[in-house]
Amino acid sequence: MRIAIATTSAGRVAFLDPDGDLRGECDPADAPREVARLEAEAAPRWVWRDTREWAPALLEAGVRVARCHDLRLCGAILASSTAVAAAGPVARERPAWLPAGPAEGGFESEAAPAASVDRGPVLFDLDQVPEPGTAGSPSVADLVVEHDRQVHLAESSDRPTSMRLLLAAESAGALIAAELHAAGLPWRRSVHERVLEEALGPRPPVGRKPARMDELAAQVRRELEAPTLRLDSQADLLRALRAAGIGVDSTAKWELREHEHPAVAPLLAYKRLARLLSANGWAWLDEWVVDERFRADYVAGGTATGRWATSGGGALQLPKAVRAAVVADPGWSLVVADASQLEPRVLAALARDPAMAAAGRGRDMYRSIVDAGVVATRDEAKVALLGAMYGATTGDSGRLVPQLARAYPRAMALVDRAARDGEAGRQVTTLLGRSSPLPPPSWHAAQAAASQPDATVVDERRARSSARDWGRFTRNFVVQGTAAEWALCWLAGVRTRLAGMAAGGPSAAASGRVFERAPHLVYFLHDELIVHTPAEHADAVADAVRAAAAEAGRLLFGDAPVEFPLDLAVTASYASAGA
DNA sequence: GTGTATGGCGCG
DNA sequence: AAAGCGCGCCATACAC
Repeated sequence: MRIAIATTSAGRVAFLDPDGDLRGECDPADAPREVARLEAEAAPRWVWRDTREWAPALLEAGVRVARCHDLRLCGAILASSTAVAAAGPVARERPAWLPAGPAEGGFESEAAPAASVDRGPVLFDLDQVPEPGTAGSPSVADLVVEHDRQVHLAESSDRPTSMRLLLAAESAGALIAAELHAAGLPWRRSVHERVLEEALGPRPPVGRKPARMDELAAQVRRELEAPTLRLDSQADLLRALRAAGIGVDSTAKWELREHEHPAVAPLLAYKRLARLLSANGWAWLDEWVVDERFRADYVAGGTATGRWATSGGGALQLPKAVRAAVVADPGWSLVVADASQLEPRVLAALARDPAMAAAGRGRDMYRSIVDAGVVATRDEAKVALLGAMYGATTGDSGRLVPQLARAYPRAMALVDRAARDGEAGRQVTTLLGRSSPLPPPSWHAAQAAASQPDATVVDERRARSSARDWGRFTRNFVVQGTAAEWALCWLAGVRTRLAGMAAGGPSAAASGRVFERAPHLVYFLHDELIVHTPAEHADAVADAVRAAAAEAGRLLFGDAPVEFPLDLAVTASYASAGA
């Protein structure tokens, strides 16, 4: 059962059920109440152009919906998926009113999907939420037609069950991204300020550097005998370092670390503090933390592989040092869980490599690889496995990969095949059916140039190098993308279980704060999530999180004998969540 | 002044 | 030790 929802040209909100009957029309201000009524009555899958058009207002009004189909995100997946290629280009053409997906490139586009030759006039900015009711907006009937088209594509694809799952998971992700923003990550301002003061000293007046940075800068200038040096200028700093006899080619910390000079330690300390100050200092706190909540702007489906991105606040790059500020409200707990060694386990399951799957059955896959006699140490196992997935050719990692290949030929064949496809300019596809973008026009131009009779050695080298680069991308794409699918299914499963759990009912909704009483998701980071819950429900939430992980494994891989164990902690603070 | 490229570094 | 994947953000440098 589906209900489509759109804004009419007259600025009203219209609802359409599957029989094509108008289920009603109302003022935008009444839409949340109407959605709540239909949700209770019919529990439909809501079909809308873009979750970002509807979810914020619904959540603001305390209304949550169980399911949706996001035409923008699903349309983007279907437009480029090789799994629906047989449907032909016409059926794959999206209507002009449907914005491109978040990871689809702009006009010059590395990501131009094969079938979308000309999408017509560009009505929407890529990052812009479409304005409801504007010229060119779809009618509610248009939405239904487009939904039928997308469903038809999914059903006629190579793997309808997988594609259905992917579209549902992607849409659930869009809802969850909106909910995470609405809920906010509990953030204790006082704790963050304490972290900053301990590291940097008291908050300086505007325009001044923190005391601790000034001290370190003075020390560096002394040691380098460069009394007027500005440490923030890479060029000046590099010159000063070289003048002092420190043979570095850049100011990067891994290069600096190799040198014994007395200026190095204070310089590295300075750089660490500078980073903390600029990325997560007082200014960040002022801008991003309001009422003890950090509200990030998540971008569901924001990367080519299907991982999320963020568009401000750096929610996916929170340094370990400031995570201490993520603290549950009084009487509440955080359930912090991450899927350990997710990508190697996904590779084992994806390749159906029996030997690697055996290693993936234990809690520590790297240890199992050592126990199987493939490499000598746990660290080698880790580096070798990452190297295989990333396409390492040199260094420790490149050296160890052949050993891994002998022990796990099927797994290695899978990623090698993906690399070869990419090098040849072909798309690769995840387990559920998300395909990699095609290489950009400049890439094809470089390949073409190298095959001309008058091609130079430089042409050939450049073509070869960009082919290899793209091959490493596609090699990793199948693993990272499938891992993202596992994580999305996990996340959606957690959400569904939480919705059915505790007292988030009418009283919370009526208060206008839908998350006031019930356990709810507050963070998601590729293979890790946090639920904020009344303490008395924490154990039940932990069970739900584990159950959802087991379910995600079954949904993707059926009975493939790989496990996806979680590191899980019930805690007051993110910082103390182990791992 | 505004816009873009790059180095550097945080996260997975 | 910093090779090999995916990101976002900041400061600096330089274009216009």
